[in-house]
Amino acid sequence: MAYSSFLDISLDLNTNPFDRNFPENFPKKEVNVSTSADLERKCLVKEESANELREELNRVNSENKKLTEMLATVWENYYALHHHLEKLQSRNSPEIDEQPTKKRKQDPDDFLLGFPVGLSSGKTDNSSSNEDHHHHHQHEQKNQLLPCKRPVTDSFNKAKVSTVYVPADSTDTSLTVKDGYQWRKYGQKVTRDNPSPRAYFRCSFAPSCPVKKKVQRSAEDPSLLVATYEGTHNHLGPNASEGDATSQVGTSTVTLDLVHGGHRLALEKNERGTMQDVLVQQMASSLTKDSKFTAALAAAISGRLMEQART
DNA sequence: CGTTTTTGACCCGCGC
DNA sequence: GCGCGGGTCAAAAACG
Repeated sequence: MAYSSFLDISLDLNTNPFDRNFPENFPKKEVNVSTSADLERKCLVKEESANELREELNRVNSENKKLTEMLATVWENYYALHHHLEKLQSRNSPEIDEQPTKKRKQDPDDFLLGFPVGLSSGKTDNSSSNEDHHHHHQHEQKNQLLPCKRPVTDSFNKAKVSTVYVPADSTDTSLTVKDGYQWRKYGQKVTRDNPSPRAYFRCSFAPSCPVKKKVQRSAEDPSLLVATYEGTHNHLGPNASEGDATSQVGTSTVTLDLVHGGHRLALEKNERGTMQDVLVQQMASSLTKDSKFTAALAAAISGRLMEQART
């Protein structure tokens, strides 16, 4: 998908355009002293253009502020929704009976950092593992029972297993789910109630990283891949060159690539912090998936650009 | 030549 | 105890 990029706009949401890069925004022209009238005219022109630039800067500044507010609102909504979802999940979880069954030996090092729930949110179009078909539920339940003893019904820690649904070309037989991490396949099995095989992956950082994942095409909807993650990465995610639904810790760059009608817009925001960071990433990727939002944003920005080009 | 994938064998828990 | 099924191992093959 090599879209040519006609436009590349970086929107700095940490709005303060006056403190950096500012001098470069003004055209620094070498002014040769000539006649005083000439000089006066040049000064006037310069002042005019400076005023124009200042106006534009103010416009961009207020636009940045608006976008920031918008982002904050979206964040709030997202957070509320996320919170609600967690509540619902924790309310449902006691129904999943907690048998102390353990099929196989446990992972030697049991990292209980809690898997970012939202891994699902970024990658999928319908990512709610709750409202799922019966068949799946049974299947997953069986799978999810194996690694966790599930001592209490809390929703945030010890949630080692998460499921991700990824839309995939039904002709594509490679059971790969791009999530930014690197995996090594260690097995493949044909399972009973699903015509397509299940692939088993370990994080390439194994054995130091205990994370495993299983990928299998959904039995009901062959256009969906079901990825089941077990455990938590104990290392930084790789720079997510092939996916952006990772849970990276620390400084990160969230890149929203909005491809719309040949216009490619990049929105970058640097942020520090872990939970915030993850949330921002999740939000970014969900927004990216939202065609309405991307279309609206692209239209708004390109409209603004056209308007500015005209003036 | 080192790394990854493939694939049949093996292991283990579970139900009968 | 036995068979079934899911998960893992590991030798061989494939790959870069």
